[in-house]
Amino acid sequence: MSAKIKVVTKAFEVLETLNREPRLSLKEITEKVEFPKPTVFRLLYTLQTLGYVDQDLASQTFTLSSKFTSFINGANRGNDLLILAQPFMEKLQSEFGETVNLAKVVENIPVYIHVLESNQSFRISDSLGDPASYHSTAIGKAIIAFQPEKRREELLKNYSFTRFTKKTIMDTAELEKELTKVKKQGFALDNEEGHEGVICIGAPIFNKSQNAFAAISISMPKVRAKKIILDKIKKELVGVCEKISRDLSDKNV
Amino acid sequence: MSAKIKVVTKAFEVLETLNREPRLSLKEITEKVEFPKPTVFRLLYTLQTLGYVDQDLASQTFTLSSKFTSFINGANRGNDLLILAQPFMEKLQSEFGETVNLAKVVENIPVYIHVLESNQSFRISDSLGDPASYHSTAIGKAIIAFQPEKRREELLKNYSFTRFTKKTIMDTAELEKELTKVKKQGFALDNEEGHEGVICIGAPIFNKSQNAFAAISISMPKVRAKKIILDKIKKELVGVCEKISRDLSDKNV
DNA sequence: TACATTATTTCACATAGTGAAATAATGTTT
DNA sequence: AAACATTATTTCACTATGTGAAATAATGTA
Repeated sequence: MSAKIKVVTKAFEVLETLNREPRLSLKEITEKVEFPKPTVFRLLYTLQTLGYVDQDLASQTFTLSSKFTSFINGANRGNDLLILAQPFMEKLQSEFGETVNLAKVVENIPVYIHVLESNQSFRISDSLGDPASYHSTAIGKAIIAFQPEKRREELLKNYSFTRFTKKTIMDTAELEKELTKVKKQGFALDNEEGHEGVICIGAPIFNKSQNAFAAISISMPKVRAKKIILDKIKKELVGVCEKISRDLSDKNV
Repeated sequence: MSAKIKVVTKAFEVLETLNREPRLSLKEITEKVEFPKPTVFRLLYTLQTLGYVDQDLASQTFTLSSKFTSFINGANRGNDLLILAQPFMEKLQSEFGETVNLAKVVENIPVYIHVLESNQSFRISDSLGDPASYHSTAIGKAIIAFQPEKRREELLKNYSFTRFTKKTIMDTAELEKELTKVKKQGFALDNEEGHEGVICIGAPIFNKSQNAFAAISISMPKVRAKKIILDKIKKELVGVCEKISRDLSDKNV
């Protein structure tokens, strides 16, 4: 079997460090990645020469460059899930006029990989590439609820519950209770747990090995979330996610 | 002076190849990057293990993974231009109710790094990470018009003019004529040159060395582009871009 | 001016990456 | 279903390439 190239691995450790926290100095990066300083220096020099990191000369700090933004293009064009989900998401968006999000698990946390904004002036939306939490978003709950017991425990081990509103779920016990409900219902609800005045509904998408690796959610201001609408959204959203899961079953995602 | 790490450079050549064209096989990538096959194999193995490329087992092809989408997060948080431009873009969006785009030159072509969609149902918008052409978009014209003579020639050398509508500018001579106008006006117009029925206005953003490295554009359906509105947009957009350029002058971008 | 901190260069060393050639796996044709 | 063709993977001897301790330079601070 082929061996993993060490320098390449190191280069990406530097990049991931800069993704977690932008504007770091050589010293700071060195402390975080724990490689010898000249190694980090050489890596940064290389990445900078290639145009993947920008250096601010005044503060001597490094940051990921916009070149990464252009990688979305290729990543999207090759993404079976996204290509398949897109038309369904557009339909949901135009039918309900609310923001529709698609998130996929990347490195153990859901990341928004597509966002269709509501066209109403009063709307809420997350940004592409943002992580979604497991305890305060419908999209996150929809994913984690359907993980096998063991996997869920693993993900929630050392999980830190940040409070966003007074309704935010703040511990594992409460979350587990909520997730049991989610599993029973087939969808997840976020009732002002992430943002005051905002409601979200999320449903899981499964790959062929029945792993909930992605989810779609619809977000809206609470004032527009009448019961009759919510019920309709729930039903349609779950249907769409089931359909996508089925259509994906031959793809390996 | 430190030396550029060769393997890292090679790894990114592979990634850029996959960004240009997703779903390539080992053989195809090898032909494009022109490294020995075992080298490419090892690079792909490494990148796949790290989660940056996904392999489709059925077709044996490789694609950039969603992990790149999560890099936008860090790239955005460290982007001075974006941070500075954002509030101005939001103001333009809410004032005119049309789509507002920010593009920055990455590897010689403008790339959309921020898009604020119009909230009108009838709207047009590009996607984050998409490239913008120099001949058919206001944002591209605004940037290239203000390049120094030499640089512009360089960029237009071997430039291929793709036709999008019957109004698309199709050769260098015509484009040069148009760019002279753009320079005189201080902004660029795209009058259905990229999409039938769509008008865009774009203005350049300069860094401290007076290089037009970015631009903001506003796109709208032609039916909504009344002269009086257009004139107002032109004035405000140019003002905003000048302000951003001034505020950026101490940053090194 | 002296001191402290961080960035950069140097260089001897050996590890880690290289790639031609062989082999395995997979798909295609007769 | 055997023979062929194509592409993927492994092997391995070789050395180029990356390594990192130590020295030096640059920059900021008292």
